[in-house]
Amino acid sequence: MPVQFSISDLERETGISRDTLRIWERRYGFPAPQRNQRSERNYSVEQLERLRLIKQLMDSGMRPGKLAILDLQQLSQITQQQRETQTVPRDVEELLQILATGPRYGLLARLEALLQQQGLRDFLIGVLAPMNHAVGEAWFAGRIGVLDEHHYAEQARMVLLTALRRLPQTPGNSRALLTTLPGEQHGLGLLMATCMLALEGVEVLLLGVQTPLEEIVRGAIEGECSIVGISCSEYMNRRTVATQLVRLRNLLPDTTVLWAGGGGIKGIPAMPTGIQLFSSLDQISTALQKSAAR
Amino acid sequence: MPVQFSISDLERETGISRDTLRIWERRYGFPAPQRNQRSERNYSVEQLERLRLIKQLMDSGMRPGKLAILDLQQLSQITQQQRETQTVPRDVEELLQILATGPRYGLLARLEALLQQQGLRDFLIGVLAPMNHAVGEAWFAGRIGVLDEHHYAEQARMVLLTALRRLPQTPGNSRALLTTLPGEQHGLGLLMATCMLALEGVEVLLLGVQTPLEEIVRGAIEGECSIVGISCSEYMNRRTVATQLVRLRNLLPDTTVLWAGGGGIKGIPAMPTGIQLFSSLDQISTALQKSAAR
DNA sequence: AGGCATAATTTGTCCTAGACAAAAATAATT
DNA sequence: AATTATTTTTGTCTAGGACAAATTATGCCT
Repeated sequence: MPVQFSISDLERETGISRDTLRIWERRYGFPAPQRNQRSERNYSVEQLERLRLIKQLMDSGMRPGKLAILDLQQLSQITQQQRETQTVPRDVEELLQILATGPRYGLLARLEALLQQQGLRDFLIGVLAPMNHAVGEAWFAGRIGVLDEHHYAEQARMVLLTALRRLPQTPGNSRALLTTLPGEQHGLGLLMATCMLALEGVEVLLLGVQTPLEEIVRGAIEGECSIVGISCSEYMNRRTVATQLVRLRNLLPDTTVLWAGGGGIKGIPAMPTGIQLFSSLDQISTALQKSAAR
Repeated sequence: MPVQFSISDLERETGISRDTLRIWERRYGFPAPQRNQRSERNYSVEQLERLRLIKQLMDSGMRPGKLAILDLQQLSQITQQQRETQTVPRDVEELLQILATGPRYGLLARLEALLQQQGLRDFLIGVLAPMNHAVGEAWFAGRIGVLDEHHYAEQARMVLLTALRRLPQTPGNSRALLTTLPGEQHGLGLLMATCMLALEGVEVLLLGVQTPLEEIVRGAIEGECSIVGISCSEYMNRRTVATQLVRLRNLLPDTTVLWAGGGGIKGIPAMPTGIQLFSSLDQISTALQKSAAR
């Protein structure tokens, strides 16, 4: 029984817009779905899988025109090659194992043990950051489900919030506002950044995900925050992120620093001055020390 | 300087698709945005506001054809009428005051004091539940912004998670899986329900927001959960909620109980047997005691 | 008057095919 | 080798038409 997907389904599942899917079909001849009586597109599981792979490879900088020609085998070969170049820490591998096979209730305990063992800073940089990436990839490859992804996020959130409340609440020397752009669903990176900043004694005004730009500006001004931090996950569209960051920069007062980090800023082209991109968490510490020295 | 929005912006901000926006313009003459040199639509802030109101009213069952004719005044008048005149507890009023006027960093302390004073159960029922409603309403009326709403949610989340971890971790007699439906953004109600269940000694598998139905089912089966709980905020479309709940019920094994609660289930018509709707948090306790007695 | 089948209307999603600017790659120049 | 100009690639927007699913109105029977 062949399962078929509508163009809406594909948009949701792959993150590629309808418009783009249609124009790829026109230009590259892929994906060329079957049509129903109403001449609507009906995509197959194979096409979905192939598009998932293409999207993943695009996020690491490749171009759709080249990828659309390749078949499933060639695509997964490239993916394989890419994956082999990066080493996954042993702890992360173990966590993934727990996530994929259970027992479900053991994840929290393992996370807490690792936190205890490594300390918050190393835990964030050495465990959670690579784990986030690995979880996203495992989901993409179909090795785990949305369910497992959510479960991981929730447990990690819990561990971090607990750790955060344990930190000494010193009246900070500076203040930061942290949130995500409209459209961004993932809030875990936000919490991780909050922890990094709190470790450096910065007072954090944590807003959840998806704050409208105007409200970010209001919050920064009213809360007298010298730093505005934006977390972008890998699932976000690069161009949207870039455009919105520039717009935010223009709306913010010149005295406010704008920082952006997370998997979603990889592959973003040059940013105008006044927007600082962080490709890893530990850059936060050094940036803070620099700005404190000034 | 008039701020202008593209059709993509509007899709993101209002949740109304491009296609729908364009066809409303064709059919009802609203919204009729200005065009730039490239004859692309440029929407004004007024149009955005009006569409936001329309979306809200649609979610409570009204039809776009009727609403699109009305101007901003008429729309807000209907909204006004819809709003029930109800008494707000004094604590909630005070919290709203803090939220609206600051100091921003005082909210957490006040929430914690109330929790300490009233105990978790009464805090949930007497403070957070009415506060959630009041915050939503205050935002709708323009008395507070998205910023304040997010700030409140984040602080409340922090208080609850801390409280949750303080509860004795008894090996529960039964297990529940808690999440929201796809499309639902608000996760605070979820955390509140988790607390209520944990108070009754139920082991909770907390997944964040927006879990696909199939994944909910898988989680319930794999995690051997006898209860599946769904939280629906007032911002959700009633019809969508009803349809999805029924679909979920059909996918779940008969032995699993399906519970739904939150502001979003008010006004939902009769549900088939096997779906239990909770209009307030304390119904959770009684329902649990009933099912335990069996 | 209430229940129910049928017709009319409303509504959202999908379609084709063309246009064009922004980004990226390539070529040409200093 | 670094800049600048040109070409190619790519995604988003436009228009108006079509149609099914959902909703409301209508007629008919009990």
